[in-house]
Amino acid sequence: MSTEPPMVKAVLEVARRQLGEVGPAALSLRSIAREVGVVPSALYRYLPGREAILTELIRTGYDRLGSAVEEAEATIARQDVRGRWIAVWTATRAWAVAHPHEYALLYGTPVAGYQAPQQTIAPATRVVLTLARIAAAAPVASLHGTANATVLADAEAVIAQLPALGLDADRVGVAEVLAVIESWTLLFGAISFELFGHLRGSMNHGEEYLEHLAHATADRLGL
Amino acid sequence: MSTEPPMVKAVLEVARRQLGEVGPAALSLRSIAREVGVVPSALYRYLPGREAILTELIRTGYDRLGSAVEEAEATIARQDVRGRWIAVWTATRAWAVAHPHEYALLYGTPVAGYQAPQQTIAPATRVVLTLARIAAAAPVASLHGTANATVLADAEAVIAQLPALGLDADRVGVAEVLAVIESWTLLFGAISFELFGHLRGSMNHGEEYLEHLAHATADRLGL
DNA sequence: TGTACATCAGTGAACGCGCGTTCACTGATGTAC
DNA sequence: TGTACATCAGTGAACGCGCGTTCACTGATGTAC
Repeated sequence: MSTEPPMVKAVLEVARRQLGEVGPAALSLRSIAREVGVVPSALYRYLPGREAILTELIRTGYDRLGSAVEEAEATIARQDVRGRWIAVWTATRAWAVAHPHEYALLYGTPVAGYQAPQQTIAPATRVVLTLARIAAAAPVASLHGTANATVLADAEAVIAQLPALGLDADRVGVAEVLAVIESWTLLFGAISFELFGHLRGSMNHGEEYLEHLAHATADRLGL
Repeated sequence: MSTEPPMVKAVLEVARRQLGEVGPAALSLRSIAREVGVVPSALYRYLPGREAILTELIRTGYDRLGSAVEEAEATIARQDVRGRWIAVWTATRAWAVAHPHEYALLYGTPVAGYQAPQQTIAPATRVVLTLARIAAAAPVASLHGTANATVLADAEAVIAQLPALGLDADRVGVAEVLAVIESWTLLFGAISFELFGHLRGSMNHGEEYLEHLAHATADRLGL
């Protein structure tokens, strides 16, 4: 990413543009080459094949979403914890609505036969980590959890990972972790439901509905 | 569905089987014909084309999921409202895990250029209606909602539709509707997150995590 | 300042593939008289 | 019981298409002496 040759940059830009028109499955190396103005085989000088293009689109996609969300969150006054929480929800949906195919690439059906490589994992956690950071900054609410042992163990394991991710875990308990992950799941569940058409006929106003959910979860977390 | 010619049934069976192997985008009419043991053009006697096969798979998919969930829910004693709620959650996930590609066809990225036809709408509501029926059967909990006006209006519109769907709406208020739709969104959000790999590294035990969410939402609804 | 050579970006043709859909047809099965 | 005809399921060839990837190549640019 840092020092990509201009040709690679151009290819990825065009690929992302075309992704916005046709969806991941139909994204074709030949069509990208055509728009870049080059013969298909020329791309092999810069990328090992079609799959590498998808990998790069996924990685940079998570990063673009993560940046958009972090930037939106950063504009809210630090002490306005609830406002920051709402901002993450709103910004995530706004990015998804603005880039529906890119969103689908990240959070829709995985591309067939495609296994997410290691390098895409870290960028993929940026949104949930932002949520976690906000929850951790809030005055401790007395969350009552009734999780089963397996879930508790998973939550404990998550807490153990937090310091390595740059998050102070002192004030974080399993109840907080579970609440944040549940909120995160609901956030992307609601966006996917809206974008994929499942709320048509019930919650027809996606933006307002997502705001409602943001407030409802903030209430529950005591933000 | 009721009186389909055997050839159509065979085609759909094979199509569903192949869907389980390759995913919706790669599902091919030629390959279906091959397995059915017939030349590709023969299928045109029974179906107008590839798109019609997808439509049928979607419609019957919603029905298969709906039936599985309703059957599981029906085995629980009527007065065990919480048990029925949990059963819906568990059965939905079980079906999704058992038929991941079919699930992805219904709840993953919509097939490119494919518009869900009218006939798929009713079957698609079976799971959420089951949830709604359970919530409506429960003793009224005092849910406190703080939704904005637009969301309230959408919720009211949903309530107005309920009688036509065979659901007694007398005891149902906006707070209940919003709670059910939120639960429904969370249910499918969690399943999609699990199946599409987003919970890897945090909630590694999908079954237990989903049970936890089922209980958490049941708590919130006062079931 | 000029020549010989190496590097390297991009070309062009070809590979083998599978796809959805069309169309005129064959040949078996069923019906009418 | 036998013949003439209609129905209909499925065939086979062809259409035009775009795909990912390979490979030997050209021709411009840069480097060394």
